[in-house]
Amino acid sequence: MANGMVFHTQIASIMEVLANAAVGEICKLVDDDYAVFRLEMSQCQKENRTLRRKLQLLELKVARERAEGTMRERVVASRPSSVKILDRYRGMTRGEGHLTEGHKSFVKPIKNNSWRDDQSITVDEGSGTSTQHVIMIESAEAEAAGPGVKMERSEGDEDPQHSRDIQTGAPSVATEDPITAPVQPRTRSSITEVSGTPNAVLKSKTDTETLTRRLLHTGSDHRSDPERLGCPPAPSSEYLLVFHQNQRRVHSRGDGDGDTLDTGRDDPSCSYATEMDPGNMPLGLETQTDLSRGDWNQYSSSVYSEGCLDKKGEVIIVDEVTVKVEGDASPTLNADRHLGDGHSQTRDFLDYRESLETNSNVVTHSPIQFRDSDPVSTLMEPSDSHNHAIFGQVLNSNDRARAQVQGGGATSGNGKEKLFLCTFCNKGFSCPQKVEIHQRVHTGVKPFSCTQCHMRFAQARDLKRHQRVHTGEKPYSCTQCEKRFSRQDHLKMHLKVHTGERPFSCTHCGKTFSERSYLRIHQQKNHYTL
DNA sequence: CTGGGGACGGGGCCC
DNA sequence: CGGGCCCCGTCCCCA
Repeated sequence: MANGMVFHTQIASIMEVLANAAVGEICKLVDDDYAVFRLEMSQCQKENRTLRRKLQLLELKVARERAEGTMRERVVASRPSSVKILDRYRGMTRGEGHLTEGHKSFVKPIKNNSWRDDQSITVDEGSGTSTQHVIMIESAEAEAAGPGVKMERSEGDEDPQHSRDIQTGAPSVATEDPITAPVQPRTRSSITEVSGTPNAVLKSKTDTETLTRRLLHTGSDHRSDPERLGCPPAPSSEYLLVFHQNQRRVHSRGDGDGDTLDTGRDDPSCSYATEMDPGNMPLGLETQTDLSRGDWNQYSSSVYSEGCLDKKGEVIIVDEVTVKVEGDASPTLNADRHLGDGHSQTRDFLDYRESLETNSNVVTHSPIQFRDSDPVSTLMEPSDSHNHAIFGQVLNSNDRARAQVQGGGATSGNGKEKLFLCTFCNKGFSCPQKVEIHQRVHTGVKPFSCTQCHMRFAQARDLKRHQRVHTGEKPYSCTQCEKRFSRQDHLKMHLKVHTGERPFSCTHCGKTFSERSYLRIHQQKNHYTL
């Protein structure tokens, strides 16, 4: 009995050992097979990733070249943050990190997780590796059995099916606003949206955002501003070109405030709102500061009511320049006027102001100051056919500048009420006819032509005076000598030769001259210090 | 020969 | 319409 018992026990132990050995073998086989299977899966995944990586690389290359092109280069040079935003958004929208986590849970959770995070960080900081990042997402999508499957919740959960169930049951909050995406990085909503979004859509969105940001931030190339494009382009860009040159030449400050100025300039609405400010009008000379606000408001409203003027752009800049000129150069003008000084700077300023004035005139064409006369007839005068005459005047004389100073505003002068104001310089006149004649200064209209030469004149008296050149008539004779003159003012000037009158003296050397122009030339040649 | 200054003619424009 | 002023350009003289 005892032997039987011992034998039975031995057999049982043997059987147990054998069973354990069999279990071990089976487990080993299973483990080996599983390892092999996992290895094969990993290899397949790797190959798949590699292929998709290549594909995405090509796609991104093409897309970037097409959508961003040279603009990206410019933005990179000026505002690298724009590029960053684009890359960041692209990474976010493509499920940066989150989808890869899902991928991790399916294959190798821990290792892949850390690796994917690294990838995400790399992508976020630089655009160069964004393609890699994208590839990972695409792989995750394929492995997650189609778009819309979110894996981020499966972190720590190794059951893909479980993860899939969770994702499908969870409502996806799509955030389609590309701008908000960077603000809320690594949100599931963005991933959800992107995972099922074609690349083309994504690219278009990101590119649009980038373009918008570029326009907003750079402030350059305002002519391409869509809002600005809403208005028809200036029919004659020559005005604008010429004026810009003057602008740059005259006031060379605008360096420090370039940003703000540019911003304001680029904003059409803001520019219009401030440009027609009466206090900033191009005629801001001291003699014209007595304008009634009502008139200027009327002026402004008239400009606005005309709708989209062709020259709004010029108007903007004109006003901006005017503000600067008033602050910088007015003292020079006053000194010149009062002391008889004639520095070239002053002349530059006068010429500048002249050009500015003329340009603004051409630009605005506002008839509002005419209360009795027909505004249209007046405005039709400065047509394109007169542009040359206008610029000829600009280059020629300081007369308009002088007229600006001497003329004054509506209430200046001899006390006579001047209800008729010049549209261009706001100078007041007692009757519409005088306004019309005066405005020829601005428009360049010269209706009186000489029959014996090509000369044309704005006033009939000028033509009559000129015709003495042809007739040789010299009704004014000098009482001190035999000389005769066709004009009385010339005779008066000549009389200074006999009287020795030299009323104009140089403030630097004390030298005296009989004419102001002599003094000016003298100072330009010998005392050109300013 | 050159540059400064005077004389003069002419245009623009305001009063 | 004339007076007047300003400016510019040209010619001439002279140191």
